[in-house]
Amino acid sequence: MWFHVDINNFYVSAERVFQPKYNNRPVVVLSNNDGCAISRSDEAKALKIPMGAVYFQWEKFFQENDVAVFSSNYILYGDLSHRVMQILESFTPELEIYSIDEAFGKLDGFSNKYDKDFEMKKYCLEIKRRMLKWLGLPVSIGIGPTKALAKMATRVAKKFPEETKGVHLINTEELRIKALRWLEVGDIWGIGRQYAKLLEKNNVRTALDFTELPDDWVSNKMSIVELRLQHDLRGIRTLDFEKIQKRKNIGRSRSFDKAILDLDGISERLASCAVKVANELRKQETVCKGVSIYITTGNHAENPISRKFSFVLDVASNCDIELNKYCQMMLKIIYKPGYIYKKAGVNVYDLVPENEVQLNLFAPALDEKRKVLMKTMDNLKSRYGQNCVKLARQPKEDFKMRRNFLSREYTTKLSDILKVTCF
DNA sequence: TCTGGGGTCCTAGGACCC
DNA sequence: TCTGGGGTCCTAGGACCC
Repeated sequence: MWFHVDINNFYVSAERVFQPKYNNRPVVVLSNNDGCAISRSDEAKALKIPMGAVYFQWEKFFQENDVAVFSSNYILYGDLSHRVMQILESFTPELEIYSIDEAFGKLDGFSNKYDKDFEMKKYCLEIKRRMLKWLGLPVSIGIGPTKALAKMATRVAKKFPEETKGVHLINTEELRIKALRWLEVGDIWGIGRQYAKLLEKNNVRTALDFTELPDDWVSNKMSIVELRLQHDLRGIRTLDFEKIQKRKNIGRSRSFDKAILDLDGISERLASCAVKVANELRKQETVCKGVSIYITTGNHAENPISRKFSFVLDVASNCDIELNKYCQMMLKIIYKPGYIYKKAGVNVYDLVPENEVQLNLFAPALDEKRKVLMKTMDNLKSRYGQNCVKLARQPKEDFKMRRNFLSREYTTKLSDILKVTCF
């Protein structure tokens, strides 16, 4: 059996941990640049605030309805997520961290001849209790014979917190059918908007209808991915444990704090992206063969344009200086004056392990000095902060995101730790 | 003024090989 | 009537996830 854990309204719940006065009040957390709502409390959902509500359009509504607003504080969320996963790892030897707020775990072998009375629901209620007690975070847990069914069980647990106490177990055919019949097709994990439309057109309305479609219809009209999912929902173990692997693409992009017209402004920001990406590459001990950049005005501009360019390196690299050099080169090629740019980004692909680099007969060998330089810069940064050494091309100041409602780094920064006064 | 950011996987088609 | 058959690699586009 699998269990699936999902932190309820994670970002909002993370903010509430250190400011319980926001319990029982509508709360939203905004995206980068305070753009739109990406996490909502139950009270905010009850007010019909949609996912992605654009802040400047909803600002008045928020004030009128006393909705508390936070900028996203990823350092805080990342740290709390890490703690959640650590606790989960003490409950199962096989944990798959699926996202910042979700994980799958296996319960294979927990019930055996030595422990015939092992009760999965009780076990998961204990997980839930511990998350609340140790971290102050509410979670929902689903248990089922396959991953897709466990994930569906979590939805049931979330939707019916009173009946399920936040933990739902699907361990009989009857319960499986009952949940499938309840779940609308668009809410199935792995069925997005496009496929939901297609399915509804074909009179497939519930998850149960979906599981009853013939295999070849699903694989022809959809793809092997949805077929696997379908089998998993039928109760046939198809999706398996996915080991954490190194990332295959790494990207970094940011919307600008203000619209930018000139090459110089974009160039600085692009350099920051390149450095960040190179840093991530070194962190996972890979180098990249391909680099691509893009710049865009965004879709909301009067004359929207997006331009991109890719470049394949002679010898794969993860060096700030080199990657930035190519990014700047490409930028000069694609930059078109006269537009108001809002966003730029760097992506790298074709990643290979650092120690398996294919050399090139016609290109100079890897510069060992560069490697030492990167190592030195990394060491300096980890000791004295990310801004202590930079490429000259990077902006003097980190370009600021609009983050007007940012909470403190309660768990990761000494100066932000809560002080408690006892009388 | 203002609309996020980071990923994965699959498929079809075109180019190439023998 | 009838146009081989077996591959690989790459790319763009489209779907999905949180």
